[in-house]
Amino acid sequence: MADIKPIGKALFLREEELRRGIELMFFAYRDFTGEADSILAEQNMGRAHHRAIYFIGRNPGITVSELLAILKITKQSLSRVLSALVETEYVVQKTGPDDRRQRLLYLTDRGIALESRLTEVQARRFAKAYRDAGMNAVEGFQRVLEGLLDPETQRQVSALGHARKARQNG
Amino acid sequence: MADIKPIGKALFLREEELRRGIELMFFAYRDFTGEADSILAEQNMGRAHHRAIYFIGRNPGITVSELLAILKITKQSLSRVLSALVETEYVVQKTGPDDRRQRLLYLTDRGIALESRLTEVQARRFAKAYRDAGMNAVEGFQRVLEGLLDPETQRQVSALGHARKARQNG
DNA sequence: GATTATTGGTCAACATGGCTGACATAAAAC
DNA sequence: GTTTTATGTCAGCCATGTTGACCAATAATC
Repeated sequence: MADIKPIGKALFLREEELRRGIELMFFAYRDFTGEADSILAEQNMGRAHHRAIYFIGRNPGITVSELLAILKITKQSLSRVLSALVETEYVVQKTGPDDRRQRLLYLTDRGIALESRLTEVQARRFAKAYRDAGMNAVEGFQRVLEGLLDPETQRQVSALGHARKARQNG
Repeated sequence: MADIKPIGKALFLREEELRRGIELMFFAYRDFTGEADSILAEQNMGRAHHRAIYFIGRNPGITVSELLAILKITKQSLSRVLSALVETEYVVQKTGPDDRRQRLLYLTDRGIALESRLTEVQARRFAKAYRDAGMNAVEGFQRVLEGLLDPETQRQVSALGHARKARQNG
């Protein structure tokens, strides 16, 4: 910031470019979530249910506290959503074998089906965007998004990736 | 979709990559909005106020219906936010000179100050992400985000850009 | 000039999904 | 045996989205 000389046009272009990023982020996120929201509304669910379903599907057997760490919401908020998902049989809870206080979370078949449906519409959108932009652009896209993350989130995200790789290989 | 043969690993990698996009989008948007949310909370405002302030600042003299078209929320929702912003003197409304039904929206000095502060924290985050990723990545980032937009939004976004360019030149 | 359409607002009611605070229980850890 | 941890639950609050009904001022049209 301090090292860029505000020589008229140069600074202007920079701010324009940054604002373009801010705006695209808003519009893209809204449209990106819109389709899934519609499907969820049919089942009387919202985005919060989606997030729980998504990350449980992605990390079968995840504990409540691990899920809380990913979502960064209060346990009361999560509990409300989780209770509903168990009630409607999208999710089951199993007592942890090592630590019996834990509730390990799994999707039911019903849950898996919904997760697939939701992920598919979002993946389709991404597939289209990736195809249009080209694989070169995709790498840039991911790099910028990673750069937008809080350092803590950045660590989490890469940790999640590693955990999954380990699960595949082990 | 149909033209890609699911030869084991290839399909797996593709789905992994798409899921990575989905997840990064969630985390990045959350962290991206987090800082501004904190500032807004100090002033007893929320994200909805921010969006109104942002787009009014970006398009001084915008009408209510134009703003509605950008935000895609109901006029009742916007009206609530707008009333609060006028009440707290972040925004002023002027009767349209051509069509007297219109209320043209402008930021007050107070509003401009808040907008700057909010945009600055977000711009700073983007500046860091852009710097880390490199200017090549930035172009890819923008291209992918554009590809994620609904076609209608895509038209809107480019129309907004054009309108601003015209305002500068004319 | 009368009718219709547009712009904007208002009131009421409701849902979702965040939040805080207080409290409870089971089990693990020390 | 005490303390800490993992989880859940109840109650209430707030922000922000939604519908639906209705109204006023003004512009546009027949």
